[in-house]
Amino acid sequence: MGRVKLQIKRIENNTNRQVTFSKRRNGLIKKAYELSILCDIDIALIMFSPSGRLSHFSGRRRIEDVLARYVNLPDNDRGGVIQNREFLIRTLKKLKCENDMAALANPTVVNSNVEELQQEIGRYQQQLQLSEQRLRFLEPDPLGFTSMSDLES
Amino acid sequence: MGRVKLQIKRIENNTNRQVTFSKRRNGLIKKAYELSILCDIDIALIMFSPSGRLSHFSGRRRIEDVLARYVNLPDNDRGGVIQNREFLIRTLKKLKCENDMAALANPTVVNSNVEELQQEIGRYQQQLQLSEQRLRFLEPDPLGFTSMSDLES
DNA sequence: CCGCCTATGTATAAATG
DNA sequence: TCATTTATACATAGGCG
Repeated sequence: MGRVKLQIKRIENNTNRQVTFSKRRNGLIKKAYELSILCDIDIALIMFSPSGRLSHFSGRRRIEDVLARYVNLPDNDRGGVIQNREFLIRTLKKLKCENDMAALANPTVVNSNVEELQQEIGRYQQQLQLSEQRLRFLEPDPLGFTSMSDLES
Repeated sequence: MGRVKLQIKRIENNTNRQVTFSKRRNGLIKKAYELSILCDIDIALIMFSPSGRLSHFSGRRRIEDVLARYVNLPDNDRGGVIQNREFLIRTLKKLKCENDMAALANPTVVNSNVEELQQEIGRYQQQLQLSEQRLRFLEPDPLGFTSMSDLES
């Protein structure tokens, strides 16, 4: 969102990183609040700012109660990395159509841990979105009905 | 967002509430992921669906580690006393230990996750190559306009 | 349940004050 | 710095299969 499309990678400029954190943290907390009300659920959100300060949110229950509910789950329900993996796979499957050449210039696919793969997938996602736009420009539908709304994700 | 402006109050229809949860949960996790990368921070997000099932996300660090960082804060930094703090700390230590031992004793679990992700990315790269051919055909590139950086600015 | 579509509302990157 | 504005990207409600 915003004037330009932002690549999902670390913002190197310290000021910009802090500014972006403040804005997005508020957005994230608002979303978490809305979800907790709309769907009437327990939620806990913990963040440490770039400077190390804590931000957190929880809905109807105290955050420590939600954490306790989490740690009290049977191990197989909690599932460790499994759920993150499923989210990543879901995201990957959604990105099924088009691509961009620049990704080919970056053949680093031998990452050996999930976190690096996660970042890798994030970059692929950005590249795919750009590529989808390009291909839609280059391959307009036969009836010329391509509009701005078609270009949005 | 969407066709109609939604009041922030509990969705009474069970089906709609579950559908909205699924959609917004994915959006929230995506935002949390982006924030963790862009701002290079620790983040932990725990949700229980309307039916009581767990969803969670954490960025570069395991969720247990982020929770441990949280419960280890001095009380005044956290903004209140956690009543069952000792219990949480004990349980988190147990969790961490179990996870570490499980990873050591059974690396196949993690490795299979990584391999599945790498397979996804491999298929994805094949699509990239096909896409590259399409783009070369459609876009003769007389001005060297094929790099990602050209499109991002 | 799951994914897709599209109109519409929302979040936010940069610019500006 | 920090609030406000603006243009743009993104998320999602409702509908369909």
